[in-house]
Amino acid sequence: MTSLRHLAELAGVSEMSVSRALRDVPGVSAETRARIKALAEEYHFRPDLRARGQLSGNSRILGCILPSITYGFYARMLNGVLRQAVQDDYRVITFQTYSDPQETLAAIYHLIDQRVDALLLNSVHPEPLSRKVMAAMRSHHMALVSLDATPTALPVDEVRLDEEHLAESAVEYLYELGHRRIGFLGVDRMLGRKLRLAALQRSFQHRGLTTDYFTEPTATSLEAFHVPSAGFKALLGRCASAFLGIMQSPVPPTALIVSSEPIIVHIHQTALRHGITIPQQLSLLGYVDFDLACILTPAVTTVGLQPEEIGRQAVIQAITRREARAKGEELPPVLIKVPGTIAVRESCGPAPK
Amino acid sequence: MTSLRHLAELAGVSEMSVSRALRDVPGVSAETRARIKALAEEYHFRPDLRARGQLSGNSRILGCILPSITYGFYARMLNGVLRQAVQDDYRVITFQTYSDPQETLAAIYHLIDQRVDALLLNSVHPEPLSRKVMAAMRSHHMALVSLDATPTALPVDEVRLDEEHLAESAVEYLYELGHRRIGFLGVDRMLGRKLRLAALQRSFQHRGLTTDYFTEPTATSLEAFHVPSAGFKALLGRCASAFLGIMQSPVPPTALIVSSEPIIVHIHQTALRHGITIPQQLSLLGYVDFDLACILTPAVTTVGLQPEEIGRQAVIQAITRREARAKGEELPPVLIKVPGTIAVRESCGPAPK
DNA sequence: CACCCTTGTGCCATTCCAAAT
DNA sequence: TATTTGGAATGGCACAAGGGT
Repeated sequence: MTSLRHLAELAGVSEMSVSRALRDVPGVSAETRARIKALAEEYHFRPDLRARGQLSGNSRILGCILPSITYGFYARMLNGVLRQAVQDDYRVITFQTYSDPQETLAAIYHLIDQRVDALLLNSVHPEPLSRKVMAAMRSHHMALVSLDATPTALPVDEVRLDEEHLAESAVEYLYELGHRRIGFLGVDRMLGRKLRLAALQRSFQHRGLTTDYFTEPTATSLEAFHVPSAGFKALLGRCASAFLGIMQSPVPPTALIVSSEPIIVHIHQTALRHGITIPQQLSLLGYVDFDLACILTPAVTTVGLQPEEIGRQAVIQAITRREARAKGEELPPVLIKVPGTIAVRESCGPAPK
Repeated sequence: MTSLRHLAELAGVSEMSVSRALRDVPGVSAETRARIKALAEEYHFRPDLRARGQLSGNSRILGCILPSITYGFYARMLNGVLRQAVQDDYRVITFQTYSDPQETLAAIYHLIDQRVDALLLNSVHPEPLSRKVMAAMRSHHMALVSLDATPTALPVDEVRLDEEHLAESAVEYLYELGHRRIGFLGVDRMLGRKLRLAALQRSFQHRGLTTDYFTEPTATSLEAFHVPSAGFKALLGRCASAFLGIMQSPVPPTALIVSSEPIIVHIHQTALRHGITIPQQLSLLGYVDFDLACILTPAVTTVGLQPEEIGRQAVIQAITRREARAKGEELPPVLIKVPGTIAVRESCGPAPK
């Protein structure tokens, strides 16, 4: 209700004077300024960022589209986004898409309509972001950063894990512990799966390790990625079966790399239930870091990256890109690979003889 | 870049006609409309919601302030908020405060400056929201909903757990299973702790049960609520000690109610490590629902509410309040108690003889 | 010539009212 | 008279000029 105009009338000066007084820019006498400030305080005046944004051309809002914020990995990614955004004085509008391309599209248009300065996009579905939407975003000067290997029709700034480094760290760590039969348990529908698999295979092969213990249960539908769903439970069941299958083979692996939070937890618990001791009998290595890793007993060693870092870097890149464009500079798309670090806990040990 | 004005020039008509054509309101010839729509499509025109909002007085944005979005409970709450908001065509700006009153205040002013229609506030710190901020919000027609017992200087709409119902469900469930010595493990700094404790005590007392097995380890600082922090680990250690202390008493409880996600997981794992069998020797009842409850082995029975429901109800109430105010109606503050339901899994069984 | 302050203009879309066909 | 179309004012703010002392 209280606007510049209103305040100006109360103070008996023009809107401009009020504006200047409150922004602490010169051009108002100290006395007038004090009077205006007192009035602003009294009437709880706050400048309208929307109006300001219309003039400046920036809303100082970022859009962030994620598959699901209750999934630990994405929650932490969003955490990184939020922290960095606050630090740089940006607000964040978040959307969940549940991996639905329709939802993604709707969310993007909502964000365009709000004139957000940039969009951080993490969409799990394999359909790349269409040229048309990208053109729409571009024509509204919206920067786009692809998170975690989200496919796009045209090249854009991208922040993702350093899969090569991740694979090397993981395999090297287990190799040094003496492991020669190492398994990998992933999910076939995972985004960035090809990248990850290729990196792992390379790391295995140049050490002469077999990839026979790789297994990827099928996620029958995207529903399988909602943690409390029936499809998810079925997926877990399939993972447990695959796991037990490998462990009951004549020459079972001595170490296993597992790539997704809830699956790690489930395998961890399944192993314990079936009397497979960790790490004596089997070294379990989480291929992503997660909060509960240190709470489980034995605590799970991970080579995960901090997902926060992806979010943080993405915000920085988005802002950089946006500001460069405002100056008319157009640099080629950037690929930022976030390295992972090993968090040694209790679930990996030397290979049994 | 492409605005109504721009489009109007291109089409050789007035801004008005463009506005009407695109909103599908009558007053434009079919031919003109088609021409304008084609142009809008071609130039990726999208109306600016900020400008629209200035006129209508609503931004169709909600603010949501939470302690931490990586904490499962709040993540799920935000999930509920986001789902309901999307359904009602609202966007959500989220802030994390890490329970810091300063951050909360800053976030609120940011949200006022964005002219969000309503604020959903969940702040863990015990200092109530000051009258001054509340007045500022009010003077900007911003609705406020307090989530989960967040204290405020003046009464406002509030959505929180139905602690009385929750306590009754939990105690009744265990009582029916034959348990007479039931423990409770909480954290002393928790918000809404008084409410919860009182409700539990009442449920215990009218069944003649002792509350001797209640214990509340101290969270030395708010840092203890960040899951991966050192303070948090120390808190976990204190919980485990308290737990083992109770279990080693001459007459240990046969059932234990535990009230926070990571602590439940830790107690679950600690019990297993110390050879305390669940549910044979000890029935473990989670006092909050969480995603991993079904993944742990044995799976954890919970009486938790779905935190999503708090978020969902809060959005509905916020919008209701906002719309009522727009009509000049001012109803007294509402208290919505969200009931919890028992999710029976494997961690509770009949009391041992 | 400083300094204070006001006027006019623009951003983007909408509502209400007037004018053309 | 009905239908289409245009103008002016609105909302909230800020920037570029210009009028006063």
